[in-house]
Amino acid sequence: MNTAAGKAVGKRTPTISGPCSRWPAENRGIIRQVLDRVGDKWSTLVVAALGDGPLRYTDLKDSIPGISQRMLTLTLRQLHRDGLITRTPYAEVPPRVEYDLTPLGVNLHDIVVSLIDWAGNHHEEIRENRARFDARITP
Amino acid sequence: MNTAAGKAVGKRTPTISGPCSRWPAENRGIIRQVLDRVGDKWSTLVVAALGDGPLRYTDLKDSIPGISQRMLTLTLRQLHRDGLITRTPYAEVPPRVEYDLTPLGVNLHDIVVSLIDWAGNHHEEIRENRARFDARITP
DNA sequence: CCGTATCCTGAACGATACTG
DNA sequence: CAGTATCGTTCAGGATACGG
Repeated sequence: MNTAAGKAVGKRTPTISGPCSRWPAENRGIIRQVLDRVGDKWSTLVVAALGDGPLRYTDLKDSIPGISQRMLTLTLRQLHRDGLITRTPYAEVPPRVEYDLTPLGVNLHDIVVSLIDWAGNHHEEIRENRARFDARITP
Repeated sequence: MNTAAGKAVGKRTPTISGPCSRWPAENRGIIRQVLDRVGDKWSTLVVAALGDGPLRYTDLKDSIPGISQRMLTLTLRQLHRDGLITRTPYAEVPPRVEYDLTPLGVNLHDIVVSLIDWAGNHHEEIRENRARFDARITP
């Protein structure tokens, strides 16, 4: 793409929104913080896992292979703090705590899903690209 | 963790498996890798910055406040490797190198934009949630 | 102008052990 | 079951200096 003088560039979101320039400078700090949280690996996976409905701690842990107790707890607390998930403990024995997406969290979930779908749809292509790139670098 | 397999160019592979149930287990590993790249803070910002058209190294650096030369270079190489951006050097003096989104990158850009818009639209709400949460914890 | 090559630090993360 | 507390390690990433 981008032949010669950069004239024939493909269509580029003629839609409403440009990138960063769309938000005033004073907001960029917090927007970055939000992006950091959102872009966080475990947060993404937790939000994705909660897409099908509420889950309790252990189920969450099981449905996200590789996550440590520590990181799950931490991630859940952050998401809770940001108001993206709810945490409802039941006074039973044995204890039960359920986590669920808030409306705000559902909002984010949609985007996360599109991200995951994108990754799923293109991982093969990306894998090939990487292989090709590495082949050129290390022949 | 010992270097079990592969030569890990970027982040190390967490453990096994991955996110949602909608993709077969064997793909989850690479999907996580893709998500890691995509969810990466700097990658996001670079992709966002390239939304308006091709940019050269320095312009890129200027339009992403806070990024170090090192991270910009690294991020650009990863994105290039994944086939999300092109890198075209011009044999001039002084040197000029332009980076641009590939069609695949444009694809991702749309999602990134929705993420940024989401962050922009909800950062105020999130800020309030955080304040409320912290107030309850530390009264 | 466009990077690469080193060095160094903090904090992110996993592992482990312990409670209500 | 659903966490908390602590410790040790790794490594992402900034700072700096140099090279084509």
